[in-house]
Amino acid sequence: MGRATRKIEILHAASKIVSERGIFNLTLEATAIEAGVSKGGLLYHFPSKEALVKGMVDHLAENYRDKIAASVAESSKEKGKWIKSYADVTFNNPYPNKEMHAGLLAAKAVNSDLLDPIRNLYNEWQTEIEQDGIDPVKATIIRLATDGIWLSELFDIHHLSEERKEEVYSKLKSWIDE
Amino acid sequence: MGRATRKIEILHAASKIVSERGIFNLTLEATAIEAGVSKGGLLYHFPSKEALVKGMVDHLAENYRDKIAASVAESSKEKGKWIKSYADVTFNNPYPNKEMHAGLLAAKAVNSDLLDPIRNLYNEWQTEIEQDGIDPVKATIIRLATDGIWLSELFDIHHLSEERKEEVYSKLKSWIDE
DNA sequence: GAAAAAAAACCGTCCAGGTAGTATAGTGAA
DNA sequence: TTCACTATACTACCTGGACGGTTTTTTTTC
Repeated sequence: MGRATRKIEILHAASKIVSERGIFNLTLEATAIEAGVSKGGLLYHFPSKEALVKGMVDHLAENYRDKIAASVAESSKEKGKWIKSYADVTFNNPYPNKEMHAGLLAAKAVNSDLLDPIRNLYNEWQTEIEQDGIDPVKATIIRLATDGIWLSELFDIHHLSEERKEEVYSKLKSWIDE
Repeated sequence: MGRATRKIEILHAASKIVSERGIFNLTLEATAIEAGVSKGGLLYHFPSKEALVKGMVDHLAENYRDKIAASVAESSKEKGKWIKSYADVTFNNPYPNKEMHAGLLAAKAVNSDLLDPIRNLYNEWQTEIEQDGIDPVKATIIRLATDGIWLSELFDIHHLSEERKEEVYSKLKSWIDE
């Protein structure tokens, strides 16, 4: 195992526990076991539980930022690059979203301040989205609708049928180009 | 204090703790103190922590259902009653939303199955919204956008300016009537 | 390039503090 | 008499974090 890898394995283990067993089962020992590391080893990398959760959030914020940035860079659009990328990445990536959910829930439970990197992300994106060549109100609505899908996945509240989801996705995309 | 009142006071106290101090501080003792009840008294009404959280969710689901139903009943619209009511209630009621946030987070942390009443609510609403006389895809997008506002409030992720929020709200409403 | 030293990456146990839930004895009101 | 509590004590358990090692890797020295 490479150097940086171990820390990230631990973060994945922590996310997995939150996703599958809930926040109350995110204990240092459980995380250590899930990651195949001793408790002491875990505490070497993350000297406290808060540090562990901070690690989760920082890591996923970085990932998410990269993903969106890559999508923007790839885009050949003139208008609506950012909102298009935001919608694409969020609609079509169930897996990283799971880690996102785990990170958010953990941070909210442990210490809301840990969410700051996410807040920064959203502030950046909202700025870009509003200056992206399309009506900012419409762009904001597209973002909000995308976030709405997210909310229902986070709590497993209401799953739209794949078909309806696709229709929603298409309609939102059509608004970007009209 | 009347009979039913005490239970509800306890539920409010629990929500308050979750909102202000986070899930990890929702202990039986803290809830009892916040509600001005002894621990024994609390356990008389809710024999376990899970029962307490179940109480929170059930109570808020009932409340939310009533609120939406009342708004629908009041409405003189022919088309889009449900989506209009859903958007109105959710946009304009910061306070019950706080209880909703607390209940959802607590249930998600303690036992996801406790969210079932909320799932039922959303299933009902989605059915009504899709049969409410306006394009179901558009109606769904309005619901999702409303939920998006919700998500950002839940995590304090990104607060739209009041102005932009108002513009979004107006545009969503205009879509209902067009 | 081998040995020695130092730093990094761990291991595993212990403990103080906190928590859910039980138990129990009693109180006042309807 | 029952309901809706109060007040307190107690248990059994779990958890974060401290701590003192040990092993592995890297760097330095000869």
